[in-house]
Amino acid sequence: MKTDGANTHTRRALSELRKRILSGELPGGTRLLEVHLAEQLEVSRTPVREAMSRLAEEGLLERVSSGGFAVRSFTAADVIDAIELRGILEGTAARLAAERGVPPERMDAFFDIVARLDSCFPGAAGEDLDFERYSELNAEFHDALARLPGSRMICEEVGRATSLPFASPSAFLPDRAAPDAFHHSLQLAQEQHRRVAEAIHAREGARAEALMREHARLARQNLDYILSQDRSLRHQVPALSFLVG
Amino acid sequence: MKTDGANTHTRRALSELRKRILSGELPGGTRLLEVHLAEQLEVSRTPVREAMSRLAEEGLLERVSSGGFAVRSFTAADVIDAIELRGILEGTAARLAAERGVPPERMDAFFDIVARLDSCFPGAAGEDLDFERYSELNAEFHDALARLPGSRMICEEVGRATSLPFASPSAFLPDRAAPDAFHHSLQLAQEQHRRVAEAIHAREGARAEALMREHARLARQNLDYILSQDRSLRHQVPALSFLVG
DNA sequence: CCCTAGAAAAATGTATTCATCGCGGTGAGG
DNA sequence: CCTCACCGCGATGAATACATTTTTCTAGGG
Repeated sequence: MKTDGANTHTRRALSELRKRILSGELPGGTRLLEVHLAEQLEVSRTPVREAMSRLAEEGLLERVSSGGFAVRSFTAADVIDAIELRGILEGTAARLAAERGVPPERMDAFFDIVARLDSCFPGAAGEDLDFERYSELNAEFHDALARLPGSRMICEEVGRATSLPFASPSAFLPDRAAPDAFHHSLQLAQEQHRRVAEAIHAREGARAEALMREHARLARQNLDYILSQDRSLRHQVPALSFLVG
Repeated sequence: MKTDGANTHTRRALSELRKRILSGELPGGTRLLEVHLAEQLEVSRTPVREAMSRLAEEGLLERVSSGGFAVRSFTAADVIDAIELRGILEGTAARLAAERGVPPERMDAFFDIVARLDSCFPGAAGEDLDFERYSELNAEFHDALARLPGSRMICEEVGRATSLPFASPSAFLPDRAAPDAFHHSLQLAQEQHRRVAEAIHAREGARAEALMREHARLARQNLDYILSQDRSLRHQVPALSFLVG
């Protein structure tokens, strides 16, 4: 059978399954049956198996003891702990970068990301805030931070901690529907970005670590807000739509 | 074809491959060829694939971009960072347990492990130190600590950080060949065990965290000692025999 | 009425075969 | 002599048939 375009059957199955899990179409706890999925996706069991195996690596599926896979289910407490863990690990990345030192070029590149983030905010002219660009640069900032210590183990560990959708640094950017809190929250976040970069540059490890831990708390704050609202709201947030409860 | 005994072919392939990787028989960077391994293990490619997939989850293999797997290679710096990460995460487990509180029964059980560790040391009667038992209880202590906060995410993250052989809490227990340093090192470790339990009980989160971070440094100290010795020594240490360099 | 043992159904585990992709060697042309 | 295209080999990707295990349903006995 021909593999359509650049994508193998495994890749198609992978993204299709991921989509169904994240959308909540496959709720937590659902046992995934190879035959059934193979029929639905119109491929054989082999690529389905391969895709499920990779989703288990991602943390979206769990292996069932008797064989096969089930959709992992996450509670609100799991989301909170995942955010806490991200703060811990990004804090560690920041501290190690400070303690071990960062080559000037890489430090410059890091400051540059902060500067570009600054430029997303409205200036005296009163333009709009460029939310799309902020979001992208925010992801870039967190990615660059993980690489700053120049350690493969750190980078991978931070990567894993941020791989689940609700643990991603961009998961709970503040809600644009509430302009005031929204703007304030983003400015606070950016202030923390700047201070972390400064702290790393000044080799202030403990400060850099504490700042990144607190930075993650912003995500938790936004999460708490969303959870306190009507349940319908949390189904509009992609990272939460597949939560149990 | 019949599956021999209680083990499936996948399981056999899994442990056989793991053995070959850890023993250094398959050095880091080696590309694993399905056909070749299937012949050697006298099974078909299917269970070999499955086994490789699981070893990738364990972190012993990495997926090659063009498809297939290669043995992951670790440098001394990777080992150091892995130990550091274990300290960070176990420290977090200790801090969270302290901050969130631990039910009395579980706290009692935790103290009991510490007490049993105490009983491994020679008393006034001057018996021998029970190294085997200490080693087992040490593993039990670290496992129990990871569960203390009652958080699945924390427990799993600590589990991953300790899953690589050289990151395990039992990886670099001091060398029995050097009795003095050996005994001193173990007593210091046990003192830290005791203090961590106390700190958690007293809800002293920061202290508990700092103690566990320092506790992991004992492993690094023993690692440094081993690495400073003749190269032949590090091939006697199972957790290091498959390192590059 | 419940519990258990056994058989049937359905799921995963495994082998085999074919298809497709990537890479390296080789030869012709510039 | 260098470059590029093509071919062939060897690898993984995928499909399918078969084996084994797990689960479930049912019938029988306590």
